[in-house]
Amino acid sequence: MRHGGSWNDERVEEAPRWLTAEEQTSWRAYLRASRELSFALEKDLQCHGVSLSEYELLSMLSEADDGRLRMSALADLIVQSRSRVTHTATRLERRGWVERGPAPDDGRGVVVQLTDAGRQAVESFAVEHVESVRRHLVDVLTPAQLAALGEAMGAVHTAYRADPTTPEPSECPTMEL
Amino acid sequence: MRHGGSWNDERVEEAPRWLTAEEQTSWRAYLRASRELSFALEKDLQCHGVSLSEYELLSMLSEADDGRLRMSALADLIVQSRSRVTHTATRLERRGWVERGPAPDDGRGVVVQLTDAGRQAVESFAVEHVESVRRHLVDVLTPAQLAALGEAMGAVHTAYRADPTTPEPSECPTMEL
DNA sequence: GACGTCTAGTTGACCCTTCAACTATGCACC
DNA sequence: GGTGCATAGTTGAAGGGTCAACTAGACGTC
Repeated sequence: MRHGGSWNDERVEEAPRWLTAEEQTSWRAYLRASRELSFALEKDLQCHGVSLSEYELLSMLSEADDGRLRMSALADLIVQSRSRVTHTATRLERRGWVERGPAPDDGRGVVVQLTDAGRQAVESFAVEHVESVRRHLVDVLTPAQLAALGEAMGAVHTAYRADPTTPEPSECPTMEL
Repeated sequence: MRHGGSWNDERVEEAPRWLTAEEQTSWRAYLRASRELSFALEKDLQCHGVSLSEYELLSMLSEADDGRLRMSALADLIVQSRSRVTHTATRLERRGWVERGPAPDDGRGVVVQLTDAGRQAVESFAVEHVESVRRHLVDVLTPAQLAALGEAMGAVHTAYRADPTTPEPSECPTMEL
């Protein structure tokens, strides 16, 4: 592993493929701006006392049939761990914005239901949040740029779905001190 | 920009501008994939016992002259709050990967210095991390897509710099329980 | 040279996320 | 119909991030 000695290819161990200058530039630009973006959106939302992940949960519910969704469906939609959704839902439940009930078809399942107060809340956030998304993302790009961004991220998503995470179970090889 | 003022130049209360279907699609694609991406990168790094933000800090230091940077420069480079950088640096210092010292030119300042062990550590992470970035982002896009992504995010960054965060101090207007 | 203000960085408390158990139900298979 | 395993969701502790308060040095001004 330590490519000291004769770091020759006994078999595997290809030469590390660094990023080209262009790749590096794009990657860094992504890294920087994505941080800034989530920072900005979070901050704008904060006025209303909700985090982005709370907003997303409520938002998904508000778009769902009858304002209800299974926990796991919610987790998939907003790309968060089950556990995190549980905690978030608990917080929102305490505020009276959602309620939990058993899933009719599956004894293990839990359905989250948006309450009237919850719907009212999301709707009151939505306008300003969309404004925020426009200000920080949509309106600063040309339609073509935005479309290209969406397309690229779509490809990232597709790749991720195909292979969510690659380190083999027995992996995590070299680990010093 | 104010959209050419095509429809409504009234000073007050414009109609809420929702996202168009295309805008919505792109925005959602971004939101989803950016979560997945940071998730995947974080997970791959986790093998080595560092988080992405720790890695970035070390990485910036390793690229800097003499492996040293001011705290504030570091914070700007990796787009994190001062406080967060302090905490992260403290953690890395405990592991012996960085050291803190006073800034020569400014009595208030602190410079973070990458130690030998620290440099060795980053270098050992780097190969696999780049691999990870390739697998989840760079290699799943065409060069043109990656360039477009970088360009779009560059524009997001520029806009953010111009106006980091917009809620006026007296803002956060309507706030119901 | 003392005052007010601004910038750099740290600290600690609180909150959110993560992670590793854990419960409970569904499902296959013999 | 019991055994084994997979899935759904929860829990609590541990760790990282945020926020507001704080220390301390710089800088301008009178």
